[in-house]
Amino acid sequence: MMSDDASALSTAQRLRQEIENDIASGHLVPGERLDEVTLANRFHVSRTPIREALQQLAMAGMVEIRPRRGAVVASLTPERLYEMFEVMAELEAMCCRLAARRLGPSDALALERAHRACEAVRHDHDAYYRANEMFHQAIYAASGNTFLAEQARLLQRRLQPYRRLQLRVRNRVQNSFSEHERILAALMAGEGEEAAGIMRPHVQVQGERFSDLIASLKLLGAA
Amino acid sequence: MMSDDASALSTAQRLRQEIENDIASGHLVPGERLDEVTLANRFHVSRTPIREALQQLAMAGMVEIRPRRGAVVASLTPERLYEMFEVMAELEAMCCRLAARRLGPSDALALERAHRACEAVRHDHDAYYRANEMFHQAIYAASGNTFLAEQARLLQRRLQPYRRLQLRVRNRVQNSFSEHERILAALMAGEGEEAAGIMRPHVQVQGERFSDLIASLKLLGAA
DNA sequence: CTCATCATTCTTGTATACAAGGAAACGCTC
DNA sequence: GAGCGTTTCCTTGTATACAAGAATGATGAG
Repeated sequence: MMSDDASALSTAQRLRQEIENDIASGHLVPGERLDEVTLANRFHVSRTPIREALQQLAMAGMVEIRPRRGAVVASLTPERLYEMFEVMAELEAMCCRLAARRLGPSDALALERAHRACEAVRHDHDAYYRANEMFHQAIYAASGNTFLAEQARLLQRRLQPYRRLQLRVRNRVQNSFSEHERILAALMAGEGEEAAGIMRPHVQVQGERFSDLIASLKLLGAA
Repeated sequence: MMSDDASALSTAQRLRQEIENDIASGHLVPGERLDEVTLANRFHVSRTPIREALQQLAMAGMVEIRPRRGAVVASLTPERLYEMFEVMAELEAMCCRLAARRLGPSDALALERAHRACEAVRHDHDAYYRANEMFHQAIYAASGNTFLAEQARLLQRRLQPYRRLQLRVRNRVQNSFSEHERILAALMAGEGEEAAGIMRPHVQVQGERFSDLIASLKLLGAA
């Protein structure tokens, strides 16, 4: 019944990860109801650990628990989404600044490898999305601040369903890739402010990109 | 719109807040064991909602749950503490930048009031600590980014037990207050970068202040 | 035909019972 | 007397039973 790798994870934590994956991947859409009994049956456990997992997800901001009325996948208003991207942009810019100062040989290697992986799949949206995620994570790690890296990773995950939609826009992948290139060059040169300055608008959703995002949001809401 | 209204709180959430307060206030010290039965008795509930509250606290990073071995108040290593202060400094700097751009009349009023409240109690460490907290929160709110404000508030709370110790250092309150003054002036003048530049070292724990913090940490650990 | 009110049903919230993994204490051997 | 294995007890993890608040559907009045 237990998977083998349950090394240091409680059941509730495993369940949280599973449900979290379903939310991040878009299998569970914002606003969708999370019935305790249904989930319990699906994972072959009782409601107790399911409830514990839901409480965790509520703290992570991925679900909303309305007392006595059940849990739903959290849905973000356009305003809040904008705010979250604004913070994400700043966190990633901070990663750049720190990474430029603290970059070690292994970090540099990992960055280059991640970048080349992006290049290899730049004609496949979905594959690029995953490679892109890895590239950004390589920068988080290179910051040398594990707490910052964790926070960035958390927010990245929370924005995943929305960020994914963004890359669908025409030419976005191409632009994304060339921005990566400039960021990478700046990091290698130790130009932290330069890298941060490119990263900020790379992440932040502004102007027409914001309109595009809202448009896809409405599509999502209609489903 | 989504303010933490007490009317819509589940029991588990209320319990989380109570325990959280005990941790933030130092009533529960890092490393201390959190026995489910003891807590259940204390709050006159069963273990079920207590466990849910503990899961929430684990996600918030305030307690650590070791499977089958119970929950303890999370204790931070000096390295991690340094990292968290580094991120906190950047979040608050970001608040400054945004606040300077977006400052409304009511925000300005709240800021000045909070600053005067600090002045009034600057000879009482504990009172100053609370007033100081309010001043910083006024800046978070003035950023106009509610998500950022929430994140900053969260991290502030998490660092509270350690931040509190810091003000004990000789002259720190006096320095803190004059830094506030300069930050306030910069914000009022719309000089976001200026305000951010003062805020960063105001928050970050570096050099001898870091050593001081580690020293108090050891004292805490000895207790 | 529409709306309001009440009964029914379904879901959540909480307590409790039981199972099972650690911790600790005891005794045993060397 | 010290170290190790065993046994006991204590704590956590999970399921289930029951209570109580929403949602839903039915029934009747306007």
